[in-house]
Amino acid sequence: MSLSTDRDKLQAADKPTLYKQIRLDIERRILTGEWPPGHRIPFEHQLMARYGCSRMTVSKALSELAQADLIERRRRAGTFVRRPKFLSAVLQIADIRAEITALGRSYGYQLIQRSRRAANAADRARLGVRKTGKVIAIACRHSADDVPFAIEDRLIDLDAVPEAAAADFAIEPPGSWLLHHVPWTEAEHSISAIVADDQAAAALDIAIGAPCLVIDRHTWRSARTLTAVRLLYPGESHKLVARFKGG
Amino acid sequence: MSLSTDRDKLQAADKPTLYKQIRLDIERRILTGEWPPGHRIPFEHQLMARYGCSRMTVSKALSELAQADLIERRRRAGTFVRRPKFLSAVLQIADIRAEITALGRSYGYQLIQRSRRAANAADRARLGVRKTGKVIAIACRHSADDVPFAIEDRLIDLDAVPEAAAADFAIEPPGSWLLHHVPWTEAEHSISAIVADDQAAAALDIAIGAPCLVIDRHTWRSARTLTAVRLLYPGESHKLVARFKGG
DNA sequence: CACGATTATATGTATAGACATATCAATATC
DNA sequence: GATATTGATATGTCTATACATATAATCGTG
Repeated sequence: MSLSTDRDKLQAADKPTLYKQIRLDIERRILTGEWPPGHRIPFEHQLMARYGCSRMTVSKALSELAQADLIERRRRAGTFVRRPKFLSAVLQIADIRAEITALGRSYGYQLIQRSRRAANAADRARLGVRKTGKVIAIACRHSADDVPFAIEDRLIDLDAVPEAAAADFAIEPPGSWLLHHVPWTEAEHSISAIVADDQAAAALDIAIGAPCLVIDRHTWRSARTLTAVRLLYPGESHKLVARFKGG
Repeated sequence: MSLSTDRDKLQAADKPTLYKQIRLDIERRILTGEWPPGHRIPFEHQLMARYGCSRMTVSKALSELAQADLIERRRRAGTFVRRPKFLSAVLQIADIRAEITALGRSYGYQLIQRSRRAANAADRARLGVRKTGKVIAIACRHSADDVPFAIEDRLIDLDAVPEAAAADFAIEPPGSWLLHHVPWTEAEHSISAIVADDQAAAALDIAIGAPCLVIDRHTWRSARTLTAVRLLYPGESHKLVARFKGG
């Protein structure tokens, strides 16, 4: 007989490769706040036992997380969840609630507007689809420590994500809901700058004409658009920071 | 007797680990344009022979480059240098000339101002150094297809990079010169948004008060600051685009 | 107690070999 | 000629093992 490990569970679910499963498993724990910044991740030999694999395999998973700056590995001490620097050390984080939680700040959410409609021309252009279908349009606001952090303007393609029709976005932000309920295969971020119009200024509590950082994120599942979202951040108070190792 | 490989040369120079040497070697070839987008990188077994190491080692180097989106690996076909999408698929690219060239557009450069001076308080704060030393301050403009693309405001620490004193930045942009002449170990990018003042507006040919995307890049060689640069892009016409694979 | 030397330990790099998998290309079949 | 079938090949993952290296913790000594 063999000892039961988490490997069986993971393998059963789907079957990307094992090291990716391990990476995603740890990533999930970090992004949900289950393992907060500073938390020590189990030692490699413990992960070997847990997932029933060799040390090289867990090491590969940890190396990728370290390259993405989510964790920090220190010889003899162990591996720790890294405290993100400013807004986000990793652009990959698709969930603002996770970002703010990971920063150790209190998260606040307000749904501003939600509507369901047949896609108009603008919607279709934004989603990159041709035929008319149903969409959900959402406007909401995220705050950190009760200060406006970002406003979100999102479209969800209901034909691609029908289960979104039943979701209640009054309490759970759509980004978090999607991350937990809808698998995606590809995402694209486009970063630009605009100046705040009256609406954005009011929602973010900044002056009209003040600069804003914009992230447009488009998400697909195998060539099929799932959702398109525009995030507006006050441009001077928040920064996207990334650090690289070079030679 | 044993066959001579590049491994000897690499090991002799300095001694980071072998896989990092391989990664940097390939990275350098890509960033300098020696291996342009689309170029096929030698097969893993060829790299094994060239560097005199096992396949796992070259694979580790290639994996990191793939994670950084610099290359693309395709089964049976091989490994290829990736073509950056818009402005930059990889924030790591520290050379605007290479960016514009890779986009297939004609590159233009104008030196606006160059001065050499003892570092004042503002310079020291920007470079993060304490004692007063000599610096070079450069203002210049990059254009693509004869349209202003970005303006650059750079400080170089002459104590850390003495050879910059002799460099002529009238023709070659400082970013390219540094990339080819000065090795670095760490860099940090900070992305934010501001509105154009009169000077920036004039240089970029946009309206005063128009939004601009800002990249502040700080570069070190083993804890020693080399250069600090601020790049200003017209915020609405240009975008930073990054693409991710998910699960 | 202070401080330097020693040891244990967790990560870091590297190896050789094995099998899996995607896909390009040549071949056989309808 | 169009379409399956097959085979070759380069990458993708994983193993078991070995030794290197940084450093936290302990031990000894003055």
